[in-house]
Amino acid sequence: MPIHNPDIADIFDALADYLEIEDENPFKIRAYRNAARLVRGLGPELADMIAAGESPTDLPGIGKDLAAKIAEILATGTTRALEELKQRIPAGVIDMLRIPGLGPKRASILYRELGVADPAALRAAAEAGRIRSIAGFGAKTEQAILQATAAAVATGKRVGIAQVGPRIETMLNELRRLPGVIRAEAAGSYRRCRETVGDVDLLVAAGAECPVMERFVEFAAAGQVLARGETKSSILLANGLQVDLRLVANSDFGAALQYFTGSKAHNVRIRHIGRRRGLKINEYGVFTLDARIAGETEESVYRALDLPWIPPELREDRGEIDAAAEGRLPGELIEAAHIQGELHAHTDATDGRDTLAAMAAAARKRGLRYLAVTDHSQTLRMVDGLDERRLMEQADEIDRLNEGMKGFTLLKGIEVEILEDGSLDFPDRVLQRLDLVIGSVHSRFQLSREQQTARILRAMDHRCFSILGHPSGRLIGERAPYAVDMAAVIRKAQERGCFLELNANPARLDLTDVHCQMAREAGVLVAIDTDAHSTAEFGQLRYGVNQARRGWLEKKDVLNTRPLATLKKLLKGTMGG
DNA sequence: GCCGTTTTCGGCCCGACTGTTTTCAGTCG
Repeated sequence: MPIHNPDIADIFDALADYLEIEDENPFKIRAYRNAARLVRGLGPELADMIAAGESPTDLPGIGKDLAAKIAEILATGTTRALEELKQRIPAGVIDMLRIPGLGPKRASILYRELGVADPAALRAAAEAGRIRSIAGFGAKTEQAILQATAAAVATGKRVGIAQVGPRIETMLNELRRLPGVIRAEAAGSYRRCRETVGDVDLLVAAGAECPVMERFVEFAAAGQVLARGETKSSILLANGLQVDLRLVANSDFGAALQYFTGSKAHNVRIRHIGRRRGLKINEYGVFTLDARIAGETEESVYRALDLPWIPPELREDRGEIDAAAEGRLPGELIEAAHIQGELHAHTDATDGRDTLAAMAAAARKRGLRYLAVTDHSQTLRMVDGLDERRLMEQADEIDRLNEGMKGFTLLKGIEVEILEDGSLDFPDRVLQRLDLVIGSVHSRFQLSREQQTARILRAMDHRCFSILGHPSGRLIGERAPYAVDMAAVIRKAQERGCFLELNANPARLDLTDVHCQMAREAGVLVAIDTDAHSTAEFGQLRYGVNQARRGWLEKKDVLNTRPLATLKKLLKGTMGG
């Protein structure tokens, strides 16, 4: 069973969890957490890197000990250190750490004093009134544990960014309307445009008499107020989403925005750079021993470290700080306005909701210059996939519609099934009559990594193959990506001159940010596609653009920023001619 | 456990809020 980076990352995180319970040196624990995060965000597989003779100790934060543990995990699937910890501490105690308000210290005390070894036992102990008997615990803590264990099922889960977006924007707009409010912005992972958010951080600058906190806690009417202070309050909305609000001075807004936007890892490095220069950086500004030298704007905070402003989407400590220092930040991150056309859309001929003409009109109305119609192919029976005859009828209709339109062009395409053996669902003879071919996997997700990779690589080797659709097949929070060697897929795209899709559907966002970065480094263009199944879904483009920005993609890295003539040339290169 | 323009030891980001305290520990972000 080959070991992949996420497996190694999980083991390092588990080690950190257990060491917290053991009250180990917090910096040692942080070293494991950092390593977990680093390995999880690593593009290439550690196993491949080591096989190629590279040493993990070249990675920042991996020293001799962690390198040895990586080798041990690759060889045995685990590490003795973790197995020994598991002998000493029941796994249920680790689960208790996930309960809000319970950290390692208290979980450990509860385990030692009451023998409580999992969340269910903890709840029973709270119900029996046994928690308050322990020194340092009181009735309120017991009550909090009861509430937390009751809510634990419903909360604590990250939700898709598209599900929280509208609610947050409404909240911000209401706060902005309050008399005395100067600014109100969302920070945190929401501002960094992550795929999912765990909670939302809002920042507000307001005059002294402004009733911000009073208004804010009213949003919790159907939920719960978790904390209510002078400068910070936390609420739980009825749907389980936690929202924190921080009231900051307008003169500190930039420092606060930088601080609370994170990521944590990015900020730790930023503050580290500051310390080396004798500067203290916190949410109130950048300070020398005796003066504040920055903080009004985010730009001023970065400038104090001789860095250019770094876009929030890049702040994940994945090389952006070094890139900023060396003037290598992406020059023109992709924006929605750069997108010239849509290359993946469905009509009511298969599982789309709207007609070809309606889809064309809607795309045109959004200012797009071209739209590729890519319905499903025959083997996908469930959605009435097109056979050759219906595909050619659709092509004829496209020709008719194109005649009547100026400044907008429909392209003939197909989202063709990649069959289990890697062949495509139509013969070359049929595919060659189209402008582009998107190949996608919609079946046999459970193939082994070797089989799945071979299947996809074989499909990409096909004479007519333009774009690999939703390359990992994942549905965020619902379906794991199928096992596939994405580094090999990217190499193949580079070799064949074909393209990878970044599916903008917020439930997919497939490619991931890390794989976008790898594609960019390999010089493989990415197509940001909405995969629209109705006219309204063209609006999901922004989620794809956000994801692409997280993957460092610039205008030049994205296929469908090209004007039609250039695009046609690029597509032709993938169609056997 | 990692790291080094303070380099093989001694640091490692830092502040707010809560609860149970009577000056602070634990948790969170």
